[in-house]
Amino acid sequence: MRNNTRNHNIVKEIFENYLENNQLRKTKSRFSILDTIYKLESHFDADELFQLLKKKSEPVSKATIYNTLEVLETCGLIRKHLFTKNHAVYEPSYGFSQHDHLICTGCNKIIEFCDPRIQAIQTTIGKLFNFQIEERSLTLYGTCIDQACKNKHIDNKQNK
Amino acid sequence: MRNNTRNHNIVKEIFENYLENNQLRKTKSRFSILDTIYKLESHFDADELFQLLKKKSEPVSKATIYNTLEVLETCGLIRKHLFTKNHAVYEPSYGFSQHDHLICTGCNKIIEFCDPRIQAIQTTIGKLFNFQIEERSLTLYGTCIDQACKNKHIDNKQNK
DNA sequence: CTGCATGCAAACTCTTTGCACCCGC
DNA sequence: GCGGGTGCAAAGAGTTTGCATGCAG
Repeated sequence: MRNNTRNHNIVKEIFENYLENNQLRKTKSRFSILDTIYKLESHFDADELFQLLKKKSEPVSKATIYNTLEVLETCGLIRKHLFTKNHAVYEPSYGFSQHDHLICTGCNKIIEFCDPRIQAIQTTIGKLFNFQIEERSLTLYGTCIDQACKNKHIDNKQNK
Repeated sequence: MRNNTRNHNIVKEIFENYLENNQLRKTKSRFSILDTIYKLESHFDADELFQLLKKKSEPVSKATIYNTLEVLETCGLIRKHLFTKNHAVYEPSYGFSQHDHLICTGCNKIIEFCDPRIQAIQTTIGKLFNFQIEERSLTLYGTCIDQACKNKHIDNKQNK
């Protein structure tokens, strides 16, 4: 359940407050971007966002896309992932429970999962090394059972 | 204890066998690269490797570096990490126990850690989604207590 | 001597930057 | 109107690729 009007409004409010408190301007582009992101069902990258906005006739330049994504990441409304090289993938993060990712190396499908034990590990390691842990990234890679997967359970270490 | 002559020899043998079995040539460059990597104490990137080889008067072009890193990754002798954007970091993987990473967002220090619970999570999630899990990446980000750290326990979500 | 491996430089991709113009405050 | 935000295009970094030459088998 990735979509939800109430969250959408709360998120907009959080963003507005953040912009105000940091002397950043409430521009049309910034809200177009936030809106588009929070209507998405899944992960997205900068270019998809660019294309979507163009299609909606609210075009925004790449420079602004990246600028806004950075602002949104800083205020915690989106999360950035580096699953594959040279290609950042983002996802909305407000109202979605913290989770990690399972990725099929065959078809690149991204599955989200939760396991409370991860939090325990995070706490243990933070204490052990006297670190204040701010973020984690846990990603499992494997092959899925999808019929359409190019790489059905066949061992193939290549295309990751 | 990241260094060890016995491992060094075994690794060389594994690599030779791999090359033979895959009709790949045993070139001087490939062995220079493997040697250099397995003499390193820590993580490295393509450019560091390039510089090291140049300094040792066994220069190898970037193209060959990347080519060989890919071969080594495929045969499981090194592991590739994407801790930060647009910048792959590698580490030798034979003879070093499986571990995960803790990274300081202030000074980029990389610390290795082990926690057996991660393996359990991996197994659970694999069963749950019927995935054959081949690899995982767990990285925790935070701020360290190093005196020299540019970012001593001060909240700073920026430079990741 | 055959053809994979290498070196070089150019191409590529994603992202960032410089600068003139625009618009929120 | 001031100063940050935007769009555009060009620059940048890391990595990949094309092609001629070199060397392993």
